[in-house]
Amino acid sequence: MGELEARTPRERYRAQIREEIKKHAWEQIATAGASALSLNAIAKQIGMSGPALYRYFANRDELITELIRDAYRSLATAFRARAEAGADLSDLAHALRRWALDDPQRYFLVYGTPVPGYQAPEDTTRIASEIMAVLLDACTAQQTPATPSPLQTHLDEHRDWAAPHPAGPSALHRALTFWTRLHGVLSLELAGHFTGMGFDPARLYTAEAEAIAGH
Amino acid sequence: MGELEARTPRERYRAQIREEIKKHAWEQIATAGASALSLNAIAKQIGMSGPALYRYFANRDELITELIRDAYRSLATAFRARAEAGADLSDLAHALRRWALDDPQRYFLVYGTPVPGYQAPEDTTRIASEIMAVLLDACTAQQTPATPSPLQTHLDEHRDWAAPHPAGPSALHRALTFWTRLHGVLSLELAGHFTGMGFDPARLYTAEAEAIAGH
DNA sequence: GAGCGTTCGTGATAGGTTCTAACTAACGAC
DNA sequence: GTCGTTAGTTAGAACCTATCACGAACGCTC
Repeated sequence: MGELEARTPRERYRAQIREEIKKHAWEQIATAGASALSLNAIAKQIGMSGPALYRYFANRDELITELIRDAYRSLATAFRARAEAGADLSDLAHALRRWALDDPQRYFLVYGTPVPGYQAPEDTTRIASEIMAVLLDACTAQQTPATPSPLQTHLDEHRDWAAPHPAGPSALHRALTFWTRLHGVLSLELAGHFTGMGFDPARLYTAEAEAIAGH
Repeated sequence: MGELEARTPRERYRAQIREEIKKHAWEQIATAGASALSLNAIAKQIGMSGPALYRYFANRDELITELIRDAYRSLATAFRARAEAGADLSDLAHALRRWALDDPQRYFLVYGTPVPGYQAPEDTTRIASEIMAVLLDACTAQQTPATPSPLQTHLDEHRDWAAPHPAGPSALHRALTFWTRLHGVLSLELAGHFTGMGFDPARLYTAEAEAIAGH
């Protein structure tokens, strides 16, 4: 991650400190969640005092935005890698699950409860559509049924989000279903809503993944 | 909501102030989210100064817990009312959506990103299983297939969460699917992940609801 | 109605946060 | 070697949660 090709020594040093700040920020987030992230505490861990950190990030929001960007990039990279290795929809589903379980708070940073005032930068929406492109590729690999459903024609008529991708109506629908259904199981599992219920969330997830890939 | 049957005038007054505090808390949450909730600001809105509020709620967590409890109760009440009016699965799905759109932050308070340290009180899990009971009732109303899938037998073997309910394996599966799939669409919509994509989230939601009810 | 214990609201205070301002010290280009 | 840019410091404003000690009001009992 990050901008490693820095010309001047000053820029190289700056980029290095920024990475160290983000490293400690991730550790804090992983243990206490994004809302408990303290710039003050990070600065002390690094070894510098409070306000010095504001030389590197204008404010708390900018740091969190950068972390969200990194999280998005990390998912996009994982997805692209699996796709290039010839993954089908089921493989992508399990790659998503592994990525989420690897750091639940990172998942929530991207797909969790949004801060009401927060507006995602254009940057992240671009990465999101890149992820969607990989997904649409995998969906077009499946066979398509003859006549599209009313919902599928609706999606085909409002396909701004799929932009230049040549996916058909049923592929659009499948991609969306992939996203929503897997997010449904995953987010409830990570939020702990299945704890104490007894069954194995992985089996439920796999069943949903195979239902999407098969149908 | 709340304990209105208070004996002494003191208790009645106390309950009244608690309700007023919660009212202002909901307004703050609706506009700025739960993380921005400020006990200080609420106290000033009520007309009393800072620490006085701690006579009514031990701390921030207790207030939020109380709000979560109320949110759960509100959903359970809405669900039970629809069920007693003879609602089927599709009706319950739309009741859920209306409840969520009515106050998105209330939905996130229950089903959104959890605070890592937070442990839900036994109380709320009881209400959750009450909601699940209504759902299982609606699921058993459908017809059941002959041979259960491997997942369905797994769910039937780990049916602690369904406790005393006589739902069969396929009903257990259907209830879980109802929950996860609708939450998937709903939470992504409320979090704003569909904004700018062009299509109508309501149609996607309805399609999922009917797929669950029909199958 | 008078006394008295409980409860309520207050201001003061401790310790935490984000973030700004002013100043100093170090770095690096010329 | 000079000098502008940048990094880090301390001080401080404006918030926040939460505790404590005090005075005042309430309402139950006698």
